[in-house]
Amino acid sequence: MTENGKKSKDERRAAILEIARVAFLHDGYAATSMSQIAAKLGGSKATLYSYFPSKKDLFFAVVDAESAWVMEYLYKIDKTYSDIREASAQFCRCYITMILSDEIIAFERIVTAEAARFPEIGQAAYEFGYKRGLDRMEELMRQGMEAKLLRPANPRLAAEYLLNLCAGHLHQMRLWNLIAAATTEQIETQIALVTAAFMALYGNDTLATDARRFTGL
Amino acid sequence: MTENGKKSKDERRAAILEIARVAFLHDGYAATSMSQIAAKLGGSKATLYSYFPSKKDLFFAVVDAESAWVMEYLYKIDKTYSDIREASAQFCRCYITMILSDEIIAFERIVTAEAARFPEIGQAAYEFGYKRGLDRMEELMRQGMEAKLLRPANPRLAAEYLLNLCAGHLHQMRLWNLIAAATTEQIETQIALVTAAFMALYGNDTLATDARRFTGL
DNA sequence: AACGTACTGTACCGTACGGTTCAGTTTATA
DNA sequence: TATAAACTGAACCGTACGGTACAGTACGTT
Repeated sequence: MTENGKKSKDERRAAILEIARVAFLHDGYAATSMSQIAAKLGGSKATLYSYFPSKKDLFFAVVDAESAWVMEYLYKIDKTYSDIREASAQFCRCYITMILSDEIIAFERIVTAEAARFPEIGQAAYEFGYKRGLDRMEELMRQGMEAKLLRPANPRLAAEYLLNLCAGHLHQMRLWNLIAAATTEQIETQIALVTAAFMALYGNDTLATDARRFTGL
Repeated sequence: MTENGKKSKDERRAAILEIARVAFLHDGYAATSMSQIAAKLGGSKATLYSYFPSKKDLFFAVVDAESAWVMEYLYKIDKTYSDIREASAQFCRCYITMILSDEIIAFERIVTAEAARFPEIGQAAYEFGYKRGLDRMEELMRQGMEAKLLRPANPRLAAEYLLNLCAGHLHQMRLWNLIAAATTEQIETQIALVTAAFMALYGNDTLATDARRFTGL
């Protein structure tokens, strides 16, 4: 097998995964057919089945690949801020924008939907996605605490808390399709609220007192 | 049509709804078939279609009925507590137990799953379920603020905040099927954390200071 | 030129789907 | 007992499913 041949095969596999990803995320597992995927691929079902032995396997491959993507960018945040309030706001802006994006919302929907039938799906999405984000946040929390920007506390819980706050009412509205997309204004309001709440709980004493006085809350 | 006849018809409708509810919540919309439902009903598909003109209509009827149930019990909480901390803990215990129950988890999964295809589903679940719970909480918050048990603030935001905190990490694990059911211990820990965080943000100054010292956070 | 591999289109398997039709049966009132 | 309504079982429609089989083709390697 030549280098070209191998590359072509990998590319084909990637093409199948991409087509399958779009199809599954759009229609859900049960309502997506292998025939549709083969048709969109431009190839035959035989080819499709030579890459993935079953519909379930293809679906799992899609979820695994997608899980690896999610939270990836969180590892690109490594600046050390002196202004912890600004750092939190920056982080929240990234995270909230992400979890409100069409892609992540669609992914979240299908994982939630199929977790009951396919426990491996929830497992993969959690371990390679959510948990890795949590790990990263925990590290950032620890740094903030060591730098006395945050009060000493359990960094893991602080991380859970912040991520939890970010996925608030706005996220619920988006997930249940009550709004098509969040406006910049809505997101900024959300950031302000989350940051204030977070500072009130985990900021050092000066910051916490200020946060409690924040009129927005 | 006699009274008996009418009653029997309503009962039949209710029986169909119950069977359909179990089926849809267990298998999802696409993977549930009308033939299965008719078979479980013990009747024929013709009868089934005489009650509900289409699969979609039956599904919507199920979701509407279920949405009305959710949060219903929140309106049974009307005791006025002098100890706001205990009141919060009591409330959180009810709410967290509810959102971790098999029934609500299954309902949440299917609403999340189908919200993209059927916007009416998300709409109904939000307006007749979630929003009503939020309304009720807002009222309780207002009462607490008027009684000076909570510091003066936006009661709607406080309600959103508390409900949001309750649906934390434990809920996510359950939703994605990483744990089969939450232990009493896990729930109590969650309650303690949520209550402490809530008090730190919305308790009057004495309570807030105490809450920040809570070692669990 | 011969070979192996990847691929193609198409037909096919058995099964099931949502939804309809219909002749016939049960049931409760009047 | 007559009547009307509700119900039943089963066949049926066209379509689609996941998955397989197969004969033929394109193409890089030897």
